[in-house]
Amino acid sequence: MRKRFHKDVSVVVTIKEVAKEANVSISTVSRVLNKSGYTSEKTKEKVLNAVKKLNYQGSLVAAAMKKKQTLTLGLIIPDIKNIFYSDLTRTIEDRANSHGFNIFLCNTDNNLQKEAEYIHLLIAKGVDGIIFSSPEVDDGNIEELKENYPELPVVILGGKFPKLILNEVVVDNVDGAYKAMGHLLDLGHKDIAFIGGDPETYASVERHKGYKMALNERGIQVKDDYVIFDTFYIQSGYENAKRLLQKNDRPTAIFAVSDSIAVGVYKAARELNIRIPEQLSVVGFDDSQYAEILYPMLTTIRTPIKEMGQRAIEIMVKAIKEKQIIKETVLFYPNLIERESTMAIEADHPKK
Amino acid sequence: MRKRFHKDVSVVVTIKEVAKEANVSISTVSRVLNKSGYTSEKTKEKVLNAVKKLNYQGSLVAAAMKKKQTLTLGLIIPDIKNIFYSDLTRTIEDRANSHGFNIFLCNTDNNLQKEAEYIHLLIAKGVDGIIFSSPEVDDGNIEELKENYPELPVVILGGKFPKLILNEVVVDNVDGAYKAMGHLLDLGHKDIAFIGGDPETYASVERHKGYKMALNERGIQVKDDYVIFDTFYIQSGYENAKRLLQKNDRPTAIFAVSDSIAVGVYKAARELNIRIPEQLSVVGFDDSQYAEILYPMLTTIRTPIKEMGQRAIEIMVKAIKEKQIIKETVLFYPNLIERESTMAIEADHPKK
DNA sequence: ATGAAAGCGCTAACAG
DNA sequence: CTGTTAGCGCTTTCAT
Repeated sequence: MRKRFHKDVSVVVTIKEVAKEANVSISTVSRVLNKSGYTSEKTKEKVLNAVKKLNYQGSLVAAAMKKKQTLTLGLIIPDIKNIFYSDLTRTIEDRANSHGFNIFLCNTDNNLQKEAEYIHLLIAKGVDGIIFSSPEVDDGNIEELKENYPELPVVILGGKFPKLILNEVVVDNVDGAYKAMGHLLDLGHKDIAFIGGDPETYASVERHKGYKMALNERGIQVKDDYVIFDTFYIQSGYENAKRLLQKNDRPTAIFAVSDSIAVGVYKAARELNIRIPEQLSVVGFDDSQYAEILYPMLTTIRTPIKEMGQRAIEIMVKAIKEKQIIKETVLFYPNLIERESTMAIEADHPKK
Repeated sequence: MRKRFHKDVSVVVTIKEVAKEANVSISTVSRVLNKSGYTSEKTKEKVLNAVKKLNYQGSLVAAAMKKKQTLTLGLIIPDIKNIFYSDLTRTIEDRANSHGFNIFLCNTDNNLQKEAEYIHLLIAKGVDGIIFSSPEVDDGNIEELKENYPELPVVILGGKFPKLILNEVVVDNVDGAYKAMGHLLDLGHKDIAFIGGDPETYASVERHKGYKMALNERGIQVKDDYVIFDTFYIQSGYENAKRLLQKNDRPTAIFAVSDSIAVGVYKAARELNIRIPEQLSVVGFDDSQYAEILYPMLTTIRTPIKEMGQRAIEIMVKAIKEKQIIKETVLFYPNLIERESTMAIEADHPKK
């Protein structure tokens, strides 16, 4: 004879006990709880009473196993501490939740190795879909993922994979940068530096494109030592701005590829006693919470994060529900939010 | 005869196929993959080869069902957009991940109804534990949770439930407030206002206690119209500071119960042309990213978030591994970070 | 309208 | 050292 298991003291009540309590079969319980199939009002009531009495809480993990649907989504971002991603994450979590999904949060620090590990884990845990925000250009992990799991719904926020069948929700970065530069150029600036973030990043490369485009259009030579790529951290903006602003031919304006970088620029300017906007104009990107906290308030390019996050979830949910893998791309346009950090160069530019 | 199911096109390979490919039983596969029990080097190799060949990815949901361990944790916070919680969440996610756990992120906006729903969902999804950050005082949901699932490991960050058997990682808020006030008092301030956040919140009530305590100790009458409770949002700090600063007997210093509130205070001061710190000293709480972004940089009370988050995970993991539910409370002490937003009142206080 | 039974993919006890 | 087998808690045919 088989040895008795040690009694499992788990207090958790299962569908079986509910069935017993209600004097029906477990399938009946399942039916009323899922509102599937027919059940008489009377049994329905019996079941519901038993559920209440036993304080029954169905196991979604068991259900997931049968239905192959965990009702959870993976969200892969570089870093939740970055205000841009926390804003985004909030919208995504909210919208997902309202559709009955939970979110596994994954921070990669733009580390491909880490990203790969998360992807495996998410797959193992059976997520119904994965949302990537700001992947690197030509992120091999995503390619591999799509190869191994072509059926898994994927949406990319802020990234383009023309060859892969997945959904993309993007903002026109070159247009945004172009607008930022247009504003500066219109104010009479000619010596405009560019401080980018991580160079393998869509945000960096595309905004750089817009930067060059605007300059070229006005026939202004782009100076190599005016363009810098580093990271999106405040510290990076600080260090690079400091270097830039200590040059003999320092720029009269800086286009920072993100608000966080702009924060660093402010810090550097303050340290060097360079007044913004009188002696230095600066434009950021994102229109994050930082923009209004900075003094003077930051002129920046607004990325419609909320709308983008919301759209991402809609697409994801549709893909999951309809079980069809297609490629959908939606493009958002950013726009300039003028605040106080820019100024016409003629007005008063002590440097000149 | 039973009708054949429609072929399940799921591309996912299961342990069965690996077993077939490797010519062993599924239990053998399970054994080598889990490194449990004995297996000869030879079969081990065969299995591993098959795994690689088929690109097998075990299902943790099936495993979870057997083992009653999902390797996931629920994290319930008010709002990830709040920089305090994104800092915290990052540490928690990192540490949890390094122990093999994933995090379900839940934003409640301090809404008890929402919190209750999340708790149910987390339970249904079989999380191995739940971490609550900054619950309300006497949060009934937590009480109920512990009643229904006494075996579920719970750790509370920044909250106290003396009657419940759960773990607490707290910071001594009254001490923090007391230090903030001590600093201001030492600088000669007597008219010090208090701007709190949500009144049902430990942070608010305990910091208020510290505020009163410091004042009493120096024999200073606490003025009712100098203490305000509202929310932790910037906007709330702004509105309340504005009102405060327009009074005839406006305070010479403000103790803001969080850095975000302090941000609002800066804004109000700027609008009213009140210079910080010359005409108004302000102290914040948290030492968040905001503190160094603000100009002048904010003097604030540092909460050791990283250490606290890390500790929370350690306790959680221990509780899960050892399967014993005990009450552990760890207390952290905050300390004052002096920066530029405070100043001795004698020096130059135009108001006086 | 309801119940019986067959799994979902895996782990672990047990018997070789 | 390895295979057989019995579930984990639920959903879903299919039969009644």
